[in-house]
Amino acid sequence: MPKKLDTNTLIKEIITEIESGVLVDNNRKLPSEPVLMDKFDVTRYTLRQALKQLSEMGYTYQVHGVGTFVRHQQSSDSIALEHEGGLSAEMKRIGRDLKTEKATEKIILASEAEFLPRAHHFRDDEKLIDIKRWRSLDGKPYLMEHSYYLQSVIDEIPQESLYGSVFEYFERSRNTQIGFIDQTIMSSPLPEKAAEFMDMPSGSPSLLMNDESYLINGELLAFSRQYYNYQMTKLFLIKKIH
Amino acid sequence: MPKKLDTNTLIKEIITEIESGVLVDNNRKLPSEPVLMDKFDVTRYTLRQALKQLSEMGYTYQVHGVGTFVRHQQSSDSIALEHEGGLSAEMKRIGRDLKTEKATEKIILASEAEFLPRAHHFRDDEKLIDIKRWRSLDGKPYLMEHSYYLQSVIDEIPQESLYGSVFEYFERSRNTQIGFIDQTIMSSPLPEKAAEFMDMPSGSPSLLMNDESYLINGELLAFSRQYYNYQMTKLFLIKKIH
DNA sequence: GAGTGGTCTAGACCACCTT
DNA sequence: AGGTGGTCTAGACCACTCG
Repeated sequence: MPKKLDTNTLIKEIITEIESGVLVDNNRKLPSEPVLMDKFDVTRYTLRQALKQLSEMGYTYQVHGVGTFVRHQQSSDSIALEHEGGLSAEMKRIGRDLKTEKATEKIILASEAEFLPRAHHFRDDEKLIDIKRWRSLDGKPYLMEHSYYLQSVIDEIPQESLYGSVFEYFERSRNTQIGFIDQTIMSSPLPEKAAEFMDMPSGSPSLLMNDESYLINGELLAFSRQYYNYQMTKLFLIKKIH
Repeated sequence: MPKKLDTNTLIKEIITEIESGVLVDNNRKLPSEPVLMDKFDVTRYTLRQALKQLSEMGYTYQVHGVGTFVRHQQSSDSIALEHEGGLSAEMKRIGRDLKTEKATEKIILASEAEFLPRAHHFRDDEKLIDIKRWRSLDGKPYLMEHSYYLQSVIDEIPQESLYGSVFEYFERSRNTQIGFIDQTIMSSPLPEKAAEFMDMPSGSPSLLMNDESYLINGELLAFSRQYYNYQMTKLFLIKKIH
């Protein structure tokens, strides 16, 4: 007897069946919920959890009294703001190659940081791991990042992780996960050092993102500031109105 | 006998009680779910729907096996990307005054549009209402917007709505609502006309947002492009990792 | 009126954290 | 072991759309 599907498995199954074309009719309409419940042998709760997530991903939408429909596919030249995992993983998803060209690492006191998170009080002697990274996309200069990790939380960052994903290293080595990230998006003139790297005049536009990353237990892990090459960066978001 | 609370009412009640300080302890911890179920007389389903929405708003977070906690409040100088309603409403929420200084309206054919949505095929004779708006925030030049509304959907746009909210007019006059909006966020040099309005050198940075707005039945209503004054614009987003 | 999705109830079991 | 949140089942009633 096969095990019942959980929500995540169900989501994958639904996507697979949609993409193979067997689940949708000519109007991109999915079967009704009772039919899907029967087909996948799940209750309505599980089914609707899956459909809700699919619609938050922008993959489908539901119309009250009418049915569930598959949306036309979004272009793949933009980064989904709601993407799971790190930037590297998202870039891989849309078939692009993100590479760290150069990285520096040192330890400082919180009082010496160039910027701080919006709401967090550090002890006077709190130590931060100060990391700068210059990263390219498909060989072209893409972003300059300045981040601070709380040493009391992450302890240390191996050199090789600087050239891959620090979050991945952290989740693997400790037994925990990132829970949520506060992001602030702005535009700003490129500071000189970033302009040099991107081979643009200083003061050119850039997309500026500030991140504050928290663990699933609410603890602050890191905060950072990233300058993106404006010619190569599109962020994508689907806003659901409730 | 009072009626049972629905999810939206419950959310408001919880926020009210949190802000009056009676619901959280010194560690910003809420009572456990069974206690809350009892207190508000709802089932776990309704309670958890509310808590889920509160955590998506960045208001609380839940820790497995530990409890539910209230987050420190976000600064109010940024626009929440997930905000409900239009930009005017969001600006009002954070106590700022958005005003349309100038607006133009004309009707064109889809083939004459300066830009188009990513995935939509227009009939050759599809008519679009072409609207340009120059808007200020607290008296300072804030954004320049160029939008196209499908005439077959909205019919006409009264002059006074140009100086308020077109979406509000639409939802009020028809019996329907906006369902979701696809947004693409970029940075770009200011085009000359926008630079003039914002009193900046042409080529200055700007935050550029492209919107495609759909009704709850999936029908496209409008698409637009907005150049924001980069010195006055911060977009805020909470990314939940699942 | 029949069929669709939206919301809610009641109860069970599981996974995680703390002691 | 006991308490917390995470997931799932089963079933009911409501709101919306369309013929």
